[in-house]
Amino acid sequence: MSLDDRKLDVLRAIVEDYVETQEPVGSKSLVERHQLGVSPATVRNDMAVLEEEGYIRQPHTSAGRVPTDAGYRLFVDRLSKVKPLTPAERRAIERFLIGAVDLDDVVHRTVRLLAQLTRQVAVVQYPSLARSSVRHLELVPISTTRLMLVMIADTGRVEQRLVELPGPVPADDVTDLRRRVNEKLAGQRLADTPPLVQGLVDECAPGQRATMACLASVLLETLVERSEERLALAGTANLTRGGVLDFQGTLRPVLEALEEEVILLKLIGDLEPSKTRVRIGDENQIDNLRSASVVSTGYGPGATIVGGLGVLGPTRMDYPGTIATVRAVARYVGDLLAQN
Amino acid sequence: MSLDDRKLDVLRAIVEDYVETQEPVGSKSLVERHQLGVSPATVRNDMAVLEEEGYIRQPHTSAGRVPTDAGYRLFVDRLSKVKPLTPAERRAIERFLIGAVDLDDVVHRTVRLLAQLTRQVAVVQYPSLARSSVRHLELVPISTTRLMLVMIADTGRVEQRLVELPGPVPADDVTDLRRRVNEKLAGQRLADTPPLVQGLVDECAPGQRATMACLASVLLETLVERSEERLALAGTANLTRGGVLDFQGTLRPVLEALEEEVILLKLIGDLEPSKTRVRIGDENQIDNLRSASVVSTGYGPGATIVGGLGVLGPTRMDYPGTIATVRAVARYVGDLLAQN
DNA sequence: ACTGGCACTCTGTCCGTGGGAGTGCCAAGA
DNA sequence: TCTTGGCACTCCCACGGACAGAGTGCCAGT
Repeated sequence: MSLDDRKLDVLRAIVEDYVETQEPVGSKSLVERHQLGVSPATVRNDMAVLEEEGYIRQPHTSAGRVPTDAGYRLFVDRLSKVKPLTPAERRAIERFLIGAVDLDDVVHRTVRLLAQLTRQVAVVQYPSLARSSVRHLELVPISTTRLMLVMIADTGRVEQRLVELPGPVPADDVTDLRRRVNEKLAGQRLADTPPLVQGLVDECAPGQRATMACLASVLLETLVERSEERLALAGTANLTRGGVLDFQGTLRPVLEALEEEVILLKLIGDLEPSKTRVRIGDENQIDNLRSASVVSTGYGPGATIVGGLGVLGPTRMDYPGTIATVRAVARYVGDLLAQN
Repeated sequence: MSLDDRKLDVLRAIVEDYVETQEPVGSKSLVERHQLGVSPATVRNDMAVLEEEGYIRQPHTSAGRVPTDAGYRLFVDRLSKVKPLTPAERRAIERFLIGAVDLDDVVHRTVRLLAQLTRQVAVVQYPSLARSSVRHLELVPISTTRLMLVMIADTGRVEQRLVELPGPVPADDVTDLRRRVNEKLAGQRLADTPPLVQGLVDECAPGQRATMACLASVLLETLVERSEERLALAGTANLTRGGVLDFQGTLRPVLEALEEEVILLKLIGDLEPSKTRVRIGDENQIDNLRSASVVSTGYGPGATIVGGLGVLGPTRMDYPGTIATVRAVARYVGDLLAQN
């Protein structure tokens, strides 16, 4: 039990000062800025212990101390209290989200809002198809041998695919196919559809079977299996705040990582509980993002979760504020989705 | 007639060397690297004239010369010949674009492809609604008082809007509305629809008129008037190539500009002829992009143009290569769209 | 257990210097 | 008239030493 309360206070003070000033913090300025009730020398002793335990480090001898990833982790877990949003912020959120005309619009507004409020990079995942149910499937003839398959999900997502048919199909047959596909699939979770789709093909009259098989394969291959996740990103310009001091000199690796959807999904994914998740530095397991932290959470109507959203910034970031904002935005978006 | 052929050769050589080395180029290294057939002193005299005319400048006394925006302009207009793509590049384009499952996919693949080939920031505009025709309008009941209006355009774009109805509408009425809306609007250019939509409302039986009016207002307001342009962006990491030397120190303003859809649309918009457009530095009229150039062109099936695409990089960029790539990609995308 | 004092270390900055690259100009040659 | 070699000049930049400032670790005293 090497860490008594005062040492934790010192750590908290170091994190807070460093986040604010962006400069290694020394014992003297610490006691000046915080009411620790002890002298710099005492603080120095505490610092030595904190360093030994791996919570802070010196960039070089005779410089101040900087929190390590472990230091931030301890700070987030035990030392910080969530900072409530200001009424102004709450109003900003509401105002921003009202007036969205469709899902795309909701997602875009949300991601911009998040970026603006946190002054960091924001990521919003579209409602995941894997967590959606089919609301309606529409078949639109494009030519005699082509159909546009439009799937509308209960989450508001709409996906369309072009289906090449083996041969011409009369309009009546399309109507029939549409009816049968909807009877079978509407209301079903996308993940549960494969056996049902197979059933549809099997039950088909021989004359329509080839057509239905085409439809089925497009449906399964491009919507269910390769169930595509979509993302929106905003606020990359915020990476340049605080000079190039964060991110050890180059934005390069960070910008590269942000271009990889797979990486982003990993970052804001893993949406089990409705808990907000904080990944600090190395914790996010991605080399390019060694000096970045990610705050993410799931969102969805009511208690269900249909997608994730989050924020990425330097490890040196305002965790309490960011966590509060991410949570609040997620809740507002969830409410918005619940209305539809 | 102050510029004879040799002076133009000198300018060309300066641009080529500077683009390659990123360093001010001096008279001595110029004659070494190019067969100009004259001595450094002569080149110096030519340089003095070129500088006086505003095509090159010295960062400071006794440094080499750097092209000005005007210099690049002259280079692009008169001194460079389009660099044909390598077979490898052509193959890369084809391979990349084959297998796209829907319009979103086409656009995303295209923008990544462009970014990768040019090693710069790529922007692709979705086919503009304003230039599209209605292929089909679908009405999907969500609840008794809500419809999802889905518009499928001939360009492949699919837009959906939620319509709040004044009161419950029976399924038969929906079918009827759907039929009448499609009869009237299918095949029409979106820009031509307003009077037709008004006609639809007027012709409506009183019982359905309120519903149709709702539909009409959503259609007009969110699809026609506010005819929304969409964009995809990729390759921002490429901004960091060549150090922070381009973009005078900070990526900040550039990243900020890239977040503004309005700005991006201006950059790659103005799609009159099928000509490739090059905007150099100040020419793009945007303060944040003083040191950036944009190469853009329109694309579309056959000779028609439905949207724009382009590339943004430092003014010091490989214009011939970039122009060739942008053109080639645009043509391939157009062909791809023509197939659908 | 805390504190004041002290010597030590390291960084960042300022400044002066020298080498190098490149220019402009001039007088001579084609 | 255009081109060329020569030459003096300017300016940047990299290098290196000196210095002030900040911060530490340690120790002895309370």
